Amino acid sequence: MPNASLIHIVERLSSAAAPQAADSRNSGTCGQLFRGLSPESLEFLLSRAHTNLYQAHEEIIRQGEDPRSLFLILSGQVKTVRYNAEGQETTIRMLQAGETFMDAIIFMGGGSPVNAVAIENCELLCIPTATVRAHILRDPQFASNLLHIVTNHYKNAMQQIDNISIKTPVERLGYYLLRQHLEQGADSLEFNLPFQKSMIANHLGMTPETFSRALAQIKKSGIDIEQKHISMRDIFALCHFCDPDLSAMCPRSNSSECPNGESCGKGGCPH
Amino acid sequence: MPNASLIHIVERLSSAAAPQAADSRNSGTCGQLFRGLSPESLEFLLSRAHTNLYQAHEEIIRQGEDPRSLFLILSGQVKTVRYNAEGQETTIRMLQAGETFMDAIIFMGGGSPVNAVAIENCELLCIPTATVRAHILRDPQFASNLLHIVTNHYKNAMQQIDNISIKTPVERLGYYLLRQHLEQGADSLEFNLPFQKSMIANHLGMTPETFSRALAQIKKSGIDIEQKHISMRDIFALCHFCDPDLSAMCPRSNSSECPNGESCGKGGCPH
DNA sequence: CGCACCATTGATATGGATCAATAACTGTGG
DNA sequence: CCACAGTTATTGATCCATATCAATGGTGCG
Repeated sequence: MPNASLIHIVERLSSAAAPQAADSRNSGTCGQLFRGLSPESLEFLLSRAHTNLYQAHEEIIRQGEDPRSLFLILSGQVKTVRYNAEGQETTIRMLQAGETFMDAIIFMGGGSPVNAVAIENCELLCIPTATVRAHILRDPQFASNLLHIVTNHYKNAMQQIDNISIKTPVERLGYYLLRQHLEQGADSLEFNLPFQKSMIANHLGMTPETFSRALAQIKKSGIDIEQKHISMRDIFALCHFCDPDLSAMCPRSNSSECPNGESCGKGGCPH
Repeated sequence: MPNASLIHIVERLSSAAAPQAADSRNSGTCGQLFRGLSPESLEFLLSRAHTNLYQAHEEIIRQGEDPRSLFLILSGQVKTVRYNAEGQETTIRMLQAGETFMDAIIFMGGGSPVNAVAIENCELLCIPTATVRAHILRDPQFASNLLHIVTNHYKNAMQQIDNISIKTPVERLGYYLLRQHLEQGADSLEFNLPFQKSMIANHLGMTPETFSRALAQIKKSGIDIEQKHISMRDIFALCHFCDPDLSAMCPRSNSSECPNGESCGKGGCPH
């Protein structure tokens, strides 16, 4: 009964995406995946999809395996990581309800370059690889949506690359915090770390110890950190970690309030 | 005269992609961009495209600018880099004839997150942004091609991330060399560094000094390096830098010759 | 209440950046 | 063809940042 499951799932999508953000939040990528699709197109996808439950720490897909599906997180958290020969891991992405993964990997050919692991118990919507691959040739809008999603992953990966290669740990952390601040509602002075600190540390290319020291460093400049709860003394406390990419997300970037002025948004020319 | 320019350009594409690789080389991405397109579709794209010359060191597009076109390199070399506030640069990609760039960035929305700079004098085919964006909605095959291209950029970016965050400089260099070896003809004992050493060093997230010392290190294990020319004493000299991603490119990875055996291709599970 | 697990803090060691000097190479003009 | 300047690569010496090792403290769960 495709129609029943369709309604069922779409309902859950909306409710999954909404709670985190009545404000200016990006509302995940689920909107992006289905945006502008005709009812028939959506029905085609959803009638071939199914949902699945995973336990905390369960491997959803392993490095090297062929990707079975494109996944959309209905509830819970997931991370994608890469392991090297010695078993050290690099966290590529950390995901929450409303976000998709394996969306890019489906088109890479060959086995998955990452492991996907459930951080906590979660429920996933699974759209089979073959369905997705076939559907982009039938519905250009769907192809366009995927292109935007993948393209944004790539952009984030580029940011991750230069964060790791030219920024100090404190700068990387500040950048991450600012980003969270902007994503979780740029008008509030408070926000939360959505993941475990050690996991964020790995994502930012540093050890938990270094992460902790970086936090201590940042506390000195008007930011209170208590467990996962962050509160800034003033709304500009994190502004000197801004860069052109983040300023595009900031409601104050073009106003005269912005302490970085032109230099923030337009930087990049070394001459 | 769209038809004349079409033939003209397609001819140059073939000749640009061919010389580097009579062998097993990937033949760039130009094949990917136009693969499987109908003559009408190709004509549509090319009739709206034009070519442009750039001088060495000229900035083709700046960080923050709106991307005007998708570019295909007809001749010469190009790099894409990001600058941080202090003017330090991170090299994201280094490109040769036959490869495309700004292909992903066109779909990101907002200004370009990278600078593109001509490494040497070069000639580029430019397909206007609007043309590309419109065309993916008209030709699903074109959209699919772009999806594959962007997706591969993303995969490379992920490799770059864990190279930088968990490998030593020697390992990063070894990995890069092995990749060049496989791309430039996996059966030859010789290959060349396609770019300046200092540029490769930056791409690999290290200083030129460290790069140089890493080269010296690698010389000790049966690899001769003279300027840009590399020759390996035996075909397996670089094998211990292999990983699942590279083994997929290696003609010997599944044979019993492979010194890494199963461990190379299947690695990744820490348990 | 006690056991894991995670975060923090301190002490130490080390790898790669930085600074500095030299050498090799590239191209240019006499 | 050689001399020169400018660039790129190599090699050496030093220093500092961050990983590592180690111990403690806090939190949540059974």
